[in-house]
Amino acid sequence: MSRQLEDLDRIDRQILRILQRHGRLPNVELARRVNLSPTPCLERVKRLEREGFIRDYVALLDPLKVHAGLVVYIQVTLANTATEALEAFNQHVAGLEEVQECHMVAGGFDYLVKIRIKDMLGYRRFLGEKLASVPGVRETHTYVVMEEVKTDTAVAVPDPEPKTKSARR
Amino acid sequence: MSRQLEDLDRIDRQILRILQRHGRLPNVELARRVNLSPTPCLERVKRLEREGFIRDYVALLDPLKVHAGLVVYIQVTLANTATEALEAFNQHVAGLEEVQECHMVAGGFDYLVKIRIKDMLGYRRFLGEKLASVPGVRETHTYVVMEEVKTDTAVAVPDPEPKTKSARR
DNA sequence: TAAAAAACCGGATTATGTGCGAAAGTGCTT
DNA sequence: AAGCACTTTCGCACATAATCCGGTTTTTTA
Repeated sequence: MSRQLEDLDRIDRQILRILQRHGRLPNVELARRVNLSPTPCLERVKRLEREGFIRDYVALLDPLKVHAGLVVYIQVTLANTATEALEAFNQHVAGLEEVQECHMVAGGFDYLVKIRIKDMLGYRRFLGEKLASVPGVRETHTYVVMEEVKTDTAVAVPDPEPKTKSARR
Repeated sequence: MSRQLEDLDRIDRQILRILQRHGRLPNVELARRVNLSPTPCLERVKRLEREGFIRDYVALLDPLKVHAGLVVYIQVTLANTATEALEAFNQHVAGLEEVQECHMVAGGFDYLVKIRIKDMLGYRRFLGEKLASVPGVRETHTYVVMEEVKTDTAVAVPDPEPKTKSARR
């Protein structure tokens, strides 16, 4: 029904790679870059969207210009790790607008939370007013980011298998 | 010359908030949502781009469908933290396609690196073939993500100050 | 309060997205 | 290797959206 990554040919993957970088590229220009006419190119894009390879399109803002230049990672350990406790934590954290990412991790602590705020004052406020009120938090460890070396929303799209003369199906 | 966040009125901020979620929303529709006609709305968008509030537009892919479903965080400690060593590390890491984020942090270690790969095998290969060859790495700590609770590219855009009758300039 | 500047709107023009039938290419069967 | 079915592509026609322009309204400033 829905294709796997293996089913995508070279052009489909090219399209994904390009749109990951230039989400608003006009279809005519995209078509030119992948050596297709606009019609089949658009058809491919629509299909990739329909099949879920492309989730959505977003504008990326400059964090500094919207007062979110400071990145802080917080390791969080919960008081108990029963399913309901985890679920409750998930719910709460997902609702905090400062939180950009939240992952449940295996290892020495339970969660790794990434937040963006304006400055240290903003962080203190977040920690005191928002995170403290989240139920079940036993311990937190703060890591302040001094420099963002790399930030990339794009993921690597591997090249198609050379030609196994196919076998799937 | 270029505006600050404080100079943006309610409509500009609305536009930013909307485009962060729907980067490909047609201008006519965007205009309708912010109660403007298409012309001034487009003018505002263009201006926000020109002034750098909007950095670019991208398509977000489904990591699972492109064989990048596994997220791993790696804490990295360097052998020495001289400026050139840091710079060398930055350069190398930025070139690795599996690396989605890399931050220099203050605290117990030096870097926090986020990577996306297909599975554990992919991670082992990355660690052995890619990261190992990066110069100056003394120690690494791996944290495997079991569940992505929240992932958000949007940042919070604060509401404008009620009305200080202005004073800037 | 008046002048100047900025923002807005409507309509015209241009460019882009989209639908359709025909043509070309591909792979499989016999 | 020829033929058939299927997929993909193309080019043209149409619909929709982006862009430009002139004039009007609103806001800012002196």
